Amino acid sequence: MDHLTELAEVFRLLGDPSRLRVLLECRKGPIPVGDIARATDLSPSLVSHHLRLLRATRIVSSERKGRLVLYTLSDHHIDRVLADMLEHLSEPDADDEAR
Amino acid sequence: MDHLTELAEVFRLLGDPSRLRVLLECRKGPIPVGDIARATDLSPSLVSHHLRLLRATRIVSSERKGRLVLYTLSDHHIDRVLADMLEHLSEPDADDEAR
DNA sequence: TCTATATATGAATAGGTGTTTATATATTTG
DNA sequence: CAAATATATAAACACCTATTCATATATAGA
Repeated sequence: MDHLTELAEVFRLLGDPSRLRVLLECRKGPIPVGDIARATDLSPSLVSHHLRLLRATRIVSSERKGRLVLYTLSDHHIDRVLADMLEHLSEPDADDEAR
Repeated sequence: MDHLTELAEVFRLLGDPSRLRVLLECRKGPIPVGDIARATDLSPSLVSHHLRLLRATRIVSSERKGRLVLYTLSDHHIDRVLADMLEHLSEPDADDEAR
């Protein structure tokens, strides 16, 4: 898998609304699956599915604490990326020509 | 469309290898569709399809110059995002536990 | 051990999407 | 105008993926 494909893969994972919401919850610090499910109003099963994908790419990491498994955003670059993109969205329009 | 859905939409567009390659070519400055097709080894038709999606989200912008239509990366945030992600990929591994 | 709680996993499916092929439109040149 | 080049668009299809549902595994407490 070359770098470009890998890069696309990471973006693809961020490209689903539900999964992105899960990820944004992980930003808030080590948080159990159930809390994410409640906060995002997604089923624990679905949250778990998404977390598995996110962990496989090391976007999040996990640690068990008793019955709970706590998830955290494990990459500070992702944090910067999310901030940049949110800033991107708040910018004014600039219509393009040449249609 | 709320902000989160919009954010996911942008990431989704970056999440395809071909489309990402098209986008990376657009980084190099105003570049015609044909040049992108040649550089990426994708059909002009496919490149055009991808560019349409990228332009719809204002990730790229276009200007006609004679027979050519030149495309450019229209958002400097995307530039930073791409740089961050590339840096992300070059980092060493850090295995996770709690499987 | 039995129960309850938390998380993970597998299968099935409905809807989405990248790609190709064919065709259309725009612009320049002869 | 006609021909050539560049780009765009529409339809069709094969593949993928998010979601649900059912079930399994893990941990804690009684």
